[in-house]
Amino acid sequence: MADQVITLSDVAAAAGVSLSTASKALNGTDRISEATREHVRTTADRLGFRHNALARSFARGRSQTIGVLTHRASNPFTRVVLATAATELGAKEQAILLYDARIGDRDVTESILQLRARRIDGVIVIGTGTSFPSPSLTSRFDVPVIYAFTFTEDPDDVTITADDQEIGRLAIRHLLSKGRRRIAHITAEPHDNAAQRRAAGAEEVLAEAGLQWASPVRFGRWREDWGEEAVAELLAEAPDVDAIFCGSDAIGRGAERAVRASGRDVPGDVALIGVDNWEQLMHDQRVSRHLTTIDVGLEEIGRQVAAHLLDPDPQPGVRYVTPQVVTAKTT
Amino acid sequence: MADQVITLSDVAAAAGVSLSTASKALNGTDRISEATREHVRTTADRLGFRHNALARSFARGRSQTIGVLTHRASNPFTRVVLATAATELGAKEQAILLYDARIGDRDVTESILQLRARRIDGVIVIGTGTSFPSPSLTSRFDVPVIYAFTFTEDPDDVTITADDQEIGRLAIRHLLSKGRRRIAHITAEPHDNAAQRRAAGAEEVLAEAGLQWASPVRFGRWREDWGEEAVAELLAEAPDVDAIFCGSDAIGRGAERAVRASGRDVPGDVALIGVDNWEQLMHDQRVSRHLTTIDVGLEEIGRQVAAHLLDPDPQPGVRYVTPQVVTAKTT
DNA sequence: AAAGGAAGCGAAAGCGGTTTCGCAAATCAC
DNA sequence: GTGATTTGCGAAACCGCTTTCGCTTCCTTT
Repeated sequence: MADQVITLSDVAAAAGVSLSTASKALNGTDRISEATREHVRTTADRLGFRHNALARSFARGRSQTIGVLTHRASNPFTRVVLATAATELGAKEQAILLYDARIGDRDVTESILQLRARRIDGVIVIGTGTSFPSPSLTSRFDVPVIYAFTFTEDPDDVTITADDQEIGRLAIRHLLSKGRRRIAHITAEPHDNAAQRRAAGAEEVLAEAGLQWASPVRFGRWREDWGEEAVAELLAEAPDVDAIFCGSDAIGRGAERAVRASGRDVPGDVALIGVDNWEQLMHDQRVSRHLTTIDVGLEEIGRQVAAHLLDPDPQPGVRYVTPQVVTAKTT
Repeated sequence: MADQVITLSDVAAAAGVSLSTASKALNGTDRISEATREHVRTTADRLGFRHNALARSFARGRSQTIGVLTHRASNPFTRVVLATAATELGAKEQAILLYDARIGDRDVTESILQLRARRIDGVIVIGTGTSFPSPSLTSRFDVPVIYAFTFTEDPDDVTITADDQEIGRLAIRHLLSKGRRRIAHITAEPHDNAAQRRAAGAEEVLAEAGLQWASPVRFGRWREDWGEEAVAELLAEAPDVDAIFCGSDAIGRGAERAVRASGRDVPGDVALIGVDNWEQLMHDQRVSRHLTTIDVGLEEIGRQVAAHLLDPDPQPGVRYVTPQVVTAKTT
């Protein structure tokens, strides 16, 4: 497949103009007569010329590459954001260079130097969306830095993340709209940022409706078996509960099993709503849903990250992606 | 921040040697006295020199970038392979440039030209692991091309994919080892390659054990509701079935619900095993499992892809990644 | 002691473009 | 019709590094 790769000087020669003229003609820069420009263009096309992107980037000092810093690239949420952003960026000829904190033995400073040496055009920091703020690295780069699915200490950083509070609100509003009034909440670790905010949003709507939790919020883990365990306790304590807002779909799955095991019908006796849209994350195709859930908008985060990165000057600050209720069979 | 970026000639000047000597000293190429080499190195360190990776790649004609061609990057399996490969490659300073067939409006030929123009160092083609072979693109590049989670028409292509037949074997062996004998199989579309091969592997082991399916294999869709539906039929037809091999975890989830709904205990009356290791794909942490499943080794595929790409000359042919049984509560 | 080979280093070319700058021709102002 | 601009293009510098090539030294051989 060694078809001779043709260079800009080939084009220039064939068109009978100088190398610089050819460059300017194809780039649309500088003053070139429309005739010449067109002539160069057609000869370039005829010869099947394509820029040597590498040399080109080099001459321009831009690598057409975005650095990505993750805490744990194998985290499934991280993966979604990563894959979506990579897809969008790829469509714009931007490559990504991923440094995963878990794999690399280099520390962050080393990664930063490495990325700078590579003359990357921008940086994405992808967090796990749950607990700790990411340290702000913005000032250590001279290119745009965008934080995805996390937050930082610096309010001026460009951040795109999930709206956990709104997730909580949506969940409760949805359950209320289905006529449920005796609602409980099972979620993860009490110190988890996402868990806290989802609970807070939920309580807000509950209070607005003049209601209270049917039973105190149960904090535990992001795990299926916790859902099962917590529901067992819950039903013992508040047997008349008619809806459970589960902090994640995994918890929701466990919860559903426990509810059914108690002889109750879902959603007849107890409605269930989760968070994550696990099924779509796993299947992508338009499958028929089982568990009603809230999509936190990970793909949208990935898309917006890519868009902001290509934007010459993105507005600083936190941008929350709006979550969506995905109705299925459990409510 | 804007600390003056120092170049190789700065180092050379500071070390009192020529630019070329400095280059050779730092690269370990050519004959340079150990003294000079060391001297250059220390001055480079002292000055905090880092190669301009872009210029460097350019001079070497290698972009430190791997092209990735996907059919559908939003497919969750694709994502796992992609993210894992990207992580491994990132650790080796290789960026990835992703062209997703679904997003890009360019056709494959255009993508290929684009990638070649960018002087990529290698190509990964990621398939969906299920149905059709990927067209062989190897001859259209002059760099290594590796196919992941798919197969091609050309047996000499370097391919790394799941061992669906072995998955089927493992599933049945596992069920047999648990003392099950009346085994059924619920899986996806009959023309789906993965579904076929999993079924074939399963039947092989079944036959070796002198057994037959407790009921004919039920082909349907890769969906949770299909699992539910199929189990209902199955139990009506073969009420004494004591194990079900589900073609995927999604099917398995639906199946479990239907089994329990019939009043049977899992795994007491009916054991269930799925495929995909959905829970790990979703959670990554070492969670307690619920559904017994078979991990097809997507991450391993990603790792091997990266390794083969960096390997100067990988052996041609198909390489199957060994699946693993992940035992949990349903068997 | 002369010849041959190896070691060590620098000059210079080259990679494939972009961009500055200067010059000549064409256009404009009056 | 003359001077002042503008327009169009090419020569050359440049980006930062790698690599070839050739020139010295210095060490072996015999």
